[in-house]
Amino acid sequence: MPELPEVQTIVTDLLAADLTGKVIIDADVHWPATIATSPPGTFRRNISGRTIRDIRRRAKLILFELDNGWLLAVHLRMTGRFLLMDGVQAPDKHVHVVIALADGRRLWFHDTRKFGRFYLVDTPSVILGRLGPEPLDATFTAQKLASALAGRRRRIKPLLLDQTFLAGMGNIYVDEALWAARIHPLLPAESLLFAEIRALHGAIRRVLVQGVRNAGTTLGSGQSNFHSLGRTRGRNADALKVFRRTSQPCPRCKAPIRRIQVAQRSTHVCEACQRSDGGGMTR
DNA sequence: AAGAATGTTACATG
DNA sequence: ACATGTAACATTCT
Repeated sequence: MPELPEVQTIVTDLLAADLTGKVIIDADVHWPATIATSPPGTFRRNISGRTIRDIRRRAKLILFELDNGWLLAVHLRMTGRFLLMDGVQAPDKHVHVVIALADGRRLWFHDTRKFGRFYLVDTPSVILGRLGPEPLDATFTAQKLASALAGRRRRIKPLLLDQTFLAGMGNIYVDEALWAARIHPLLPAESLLFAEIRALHGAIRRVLVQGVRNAGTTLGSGQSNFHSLGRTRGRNADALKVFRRTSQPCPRCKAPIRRIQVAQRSTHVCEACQRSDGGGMTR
């Protein structure tokens, strides 16, 4: 479930927990499929003894840069979480990887649905090579978005969700950005006017920055919903304008928010102010 | 208590 | 090559 703001929040918290410079002395894998790149025994051998040089985010991946040039990239998928444990508590049934540090702490990877994946590679491009641009990079301009959109006949929402087109957006922030830019999710990407692309570019950046500022979006109260390190909840849910607000009034025009299906994903839209016909403009 | 869930990918089909 | 749809992964949440 985590998208760019949630992953960024976790990275920030991992850095604040002072994990850089720490030595990994062991890794215990309880669900082999979590390790995507090798059998668990190979993973354990390859990561034991390594020092964590830095922790970064790219797209929705948490990147642990290791001292020998290898990279551990972790994708949380829907329900992955990290917990940093001090003592010797026994991991619960949803903890699939335990990383033991030389300072006595343990980093637990907790993942109820077991979709999360660890990629341990000596060639980072294998994992990072196909990703699209980072939406918060200074180099991602409205002009760049416009050229990328040109000639694309797909509908705008699935294109924004495509990580090879743009990195880090997910269902929440795409719905929020399209609402903010008054663009209907079903519009063909190539049909957007430049004024709309400029609005979309600004909206994408604003919703993501706000999500980061609010330390991510935690919906509901289930333990599988997003949490940063440990039990830390995000504060962004109250800032959402349309996501999971079906039937509630649009904050702009008071028409009820509708839930529709777009590319098999539930999609929240104000049919009154997110026009699918261009509002009479040539398109 | 059935359907949905913040994600990705492989495969089939057009 | 591009685009769309379905299924799969596995379990919990509403």
